[in-house]
Amino acid sequence: MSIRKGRSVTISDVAEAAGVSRAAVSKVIRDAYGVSPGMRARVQSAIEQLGYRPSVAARALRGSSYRLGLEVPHVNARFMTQIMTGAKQAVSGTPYQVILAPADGPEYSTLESLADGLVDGIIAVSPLVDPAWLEDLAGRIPVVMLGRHDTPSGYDTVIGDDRTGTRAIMRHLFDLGHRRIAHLTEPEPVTAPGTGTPHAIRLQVYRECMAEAGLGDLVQVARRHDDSEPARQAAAELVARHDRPTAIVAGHDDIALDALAAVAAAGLRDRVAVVGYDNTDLAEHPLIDLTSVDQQGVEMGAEAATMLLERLQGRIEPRHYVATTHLHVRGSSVRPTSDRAETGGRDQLE
Amino acid sequence: MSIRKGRSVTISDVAEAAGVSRAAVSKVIRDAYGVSPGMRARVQSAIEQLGYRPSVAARALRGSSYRLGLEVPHVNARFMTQIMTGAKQAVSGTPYQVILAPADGPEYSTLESLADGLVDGIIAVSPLVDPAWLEDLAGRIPVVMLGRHDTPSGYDTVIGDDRTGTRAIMRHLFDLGHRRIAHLTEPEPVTAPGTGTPHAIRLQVYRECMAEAGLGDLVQVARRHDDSEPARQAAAELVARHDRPTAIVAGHDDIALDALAAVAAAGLRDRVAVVGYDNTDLAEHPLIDLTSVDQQGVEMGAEAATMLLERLQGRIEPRHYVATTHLHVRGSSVRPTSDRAETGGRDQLE
DNA sequence: ATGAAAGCGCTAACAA
DNA sequence: TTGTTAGCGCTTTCAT
Repeated sequence: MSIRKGRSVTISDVAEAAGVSRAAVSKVIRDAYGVSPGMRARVQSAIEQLGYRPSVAARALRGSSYRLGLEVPHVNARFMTQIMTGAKQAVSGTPYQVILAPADGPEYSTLESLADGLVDGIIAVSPLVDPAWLEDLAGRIPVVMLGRHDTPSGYDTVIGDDRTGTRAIMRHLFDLGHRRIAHLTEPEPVTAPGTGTPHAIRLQVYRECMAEAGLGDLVQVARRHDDSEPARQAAAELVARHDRPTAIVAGHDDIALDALAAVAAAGLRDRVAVVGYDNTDLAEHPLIDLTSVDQQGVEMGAEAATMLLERLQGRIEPRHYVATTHLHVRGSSVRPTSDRAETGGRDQLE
Repeated sequence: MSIRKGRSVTISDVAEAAGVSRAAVSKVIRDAYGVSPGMRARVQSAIEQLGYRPSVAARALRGSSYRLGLEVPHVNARFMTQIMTGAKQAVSGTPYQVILAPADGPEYSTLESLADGLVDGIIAVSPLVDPAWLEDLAGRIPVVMLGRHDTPSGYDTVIGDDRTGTRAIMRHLFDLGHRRIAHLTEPEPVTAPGTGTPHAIRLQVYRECMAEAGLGDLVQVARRHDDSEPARQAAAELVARHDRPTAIVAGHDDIALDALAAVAAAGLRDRVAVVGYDNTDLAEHPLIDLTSVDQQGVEMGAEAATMLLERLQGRIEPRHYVATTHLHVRGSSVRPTSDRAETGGRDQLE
């Protein structure tokens, strides 16, 4: 009769029902040291009987909320699915849960709102936030950043090997005979040199590879016009040019999808190659059939969550993890064909 | 000098800095009644100076966390993107934030973990949880359920007009001349009659339409073998049958994508029509070009969030919102062709 | 209009 | 091993 209508059952109710102290109940629910089997049993059964669930708010106020926050830049970024899957996988079996906070706007405020005591630790994909600000944030709450090529001291990082991945793409396209290769990527800010974002690296490596192949004058960089706008328009403009590229290297699969759309709409599906990055689940769809670099998104997510748990257990020194990449060649890697059929279409007959 | 290293600034720090009471600061940050302009100004500037951010945990313990939880069954369900977008839209301008909790397993525990004081209200897509259990949950925390065709008294619902949407699909296919129409949907539990899930309704209406058209004996229902497994395998089996359907009505776009994959892999792209549901962003991709029913996912998400806010402001009586549907006809709606080219392929030449 | 004080549910010292 | 006690940071009566 201690449960008043409308009020949820608290630790005191359990303690009373089990005839023990609240501290004892607290220890049981946290699996803490110093409880006799007998007491544990009595408390457990009282918990079951009353349907007790500890208040996250109260726990958070005093210690941990047992929640990890995953901040992602957009609700619909397909890559984040892999990250989330990995993170959930990594925390399964621990008392921790993962919650997702899509930014779709200023990342600072999303991150802060997570840090406001909602979660015990943060995994974030925020390429543009200031490193110093992050160090500060990391001083208040454990942080693991995804996709940052810096080596900060206050927080951990998990990245893919963008250099190797991009080189694999370029070599693949060169091998196919492509020379006029364009790069379709994110708006300026995300790709500015020195920012250390994956997209900045990919752009830089693209340039390097073109230069090394003596194709520096064929470099073409196109961008999504606006952040959170599809890249379709930019891709359409790219393929409409008189010096149309024979291959488009997209910054990631979502952009590649838009490139494929533009290429298909222009009826150039077998004349313009498209390569993506992330190897999201759609890449292998037979109608998409997109060549893409797998950078082990699930593993990255799992690693990030694991690192966070380590920090929550006391690790102080930073860790920086680099995931390996693997190029998946698919149908979108068409060979170049000469525009003016002067070679008699030999390439196509092969 | 009141800010000790490593400790975040609290309401007391602000109060002290502004030379007022903590209660006063509390009122200011909540925009509550009873603060003079002068005091408000002083407090505001103290907040700015110290970079004060209220602790969500402490607020939640005492009142509200100003967080709304959105529970979705899977991380990668494309439809949830629309819901989330709408929900974020609806709370923008309010002090509330939306956080996402993907279930990918037992929904009960995900919902409870949200209800454990993390959020002030819950929006959930959980077709299978017990209505009585939900009523109980709703007694402790405001709840809006998406995609439940019941009319509960304790919580609100937001649904699409599955009946009309499915009828539109069937009529469309009949008009194209299809008779052998199959339905590819979720595993048994989600589509069992009487559950009132959208998929149960869609299945039922599919059967009704077939029967009304005198095609009851051509009814073919196929399912994803396992929950959280792609429907590709089931779709492949469907198109490999000797009595292969000329059209496949998919339970939603994700399933339709798998159906398209199987159809494409079998080289039947222009012989088997595929129709989806939800009109997710991929449907309009030229390489997918999927006919699909738009059920206003963004609007549903916005409506759900708005209802939740209403409840937080005191509404008690339940509301039930039904979104309208609109069929988008695209290239995947091919006409039927007779298998044994006895009609001389007239349909194709047309 | 403002402040004092109690307490939300829990955990972490410390005592017993 | 178990219980007592003092807060965590905030909101909310209730005085003033």
